[in-house]
Amino acid sequence: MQFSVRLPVATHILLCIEKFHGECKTTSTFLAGSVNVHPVIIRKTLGQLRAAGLVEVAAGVGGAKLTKSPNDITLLDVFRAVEEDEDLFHFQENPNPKCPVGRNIHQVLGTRLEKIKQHMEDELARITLEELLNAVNENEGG
Amino acid sequence: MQFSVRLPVATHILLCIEKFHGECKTTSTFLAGSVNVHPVIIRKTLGQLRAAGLVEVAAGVGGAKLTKSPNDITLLDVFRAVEEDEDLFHFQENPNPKCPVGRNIHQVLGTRLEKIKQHMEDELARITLEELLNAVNENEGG
DNA sequence: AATAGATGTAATAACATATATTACAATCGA
DNA sequence: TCGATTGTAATATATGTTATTACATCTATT
Repeated sequence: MQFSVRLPVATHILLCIEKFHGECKTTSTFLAGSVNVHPVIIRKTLGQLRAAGLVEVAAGVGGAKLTKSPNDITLLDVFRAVEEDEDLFHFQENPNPKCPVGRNIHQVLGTRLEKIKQHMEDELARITLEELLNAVNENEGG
Repeated sequence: MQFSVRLPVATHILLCIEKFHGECKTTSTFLAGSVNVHPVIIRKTLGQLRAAGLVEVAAGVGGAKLTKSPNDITLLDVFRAVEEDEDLFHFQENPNPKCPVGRNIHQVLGTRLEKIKQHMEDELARITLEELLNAVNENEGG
């Protein structure tokens, strides 16, 4: 089990939008060429990022740009833009209420797993787009 | 996206095995009645827990028991028993190597996400079966 | 040794989710 | 108006999860 490709793809998109800002128009086809997915996937993802207030997309003429500084966009913003807000683990729906374990498992295990998800989100919140962009630029010898 | 029901189900199974130890034989049918899944799911999960060295299952006569103290079994043990060891997030296979973002995204984002998974596992490792069993017993007024 | 109750495992079905792709109406600058 | 683009629906394909049936195998007990 692993999370879908959506967070990495959305992050890739945002990094490209910023990296190529001013240089070329970041259309869905252009972005699809870098990420290597179908342009429609890019457009859907851009739609989610737009709904989350992270980007503006120019209808008709095309191209996208960030609505905030890369320093103000975190991986948690991206995560929430493209993933449902749900428990980290799926729980069995109807454990037996006549069993002492069955009637307590969800509360006992669930609260602990919720904390772990919370911590995961805290860590995502500490990684900014700017940090990632700097890391890319450093790898490029910049 | 969320992890499958397997960790919660496997944990439920282990808790029942320990809770009912000495009281009754914890067969796949008995456990299925508490968890509320098909007995074959229980047998498959017990097979994974057995392969991980966490339980012994009596062939023929039936019933399962823990091979270690509940204090020595952590949620990380259970997690590893029932989930593949893979990245937390799925990465797009072939980003464009001609793009500065495409040729660096996996390394830059991947290393950071790996750390997050590592921390998640560290937290799972801190939760023991004993802690969960105590919490269940406390909820029962015990 | 025969039996009854269990396990281990394969095969299949039903369902959900993810990704790719086609199609096309709507949008907007030139 | 034209051409490039977006937004979105519809569909297809693949994969993963859970439920279920079936059955060979195992073992304590009679």
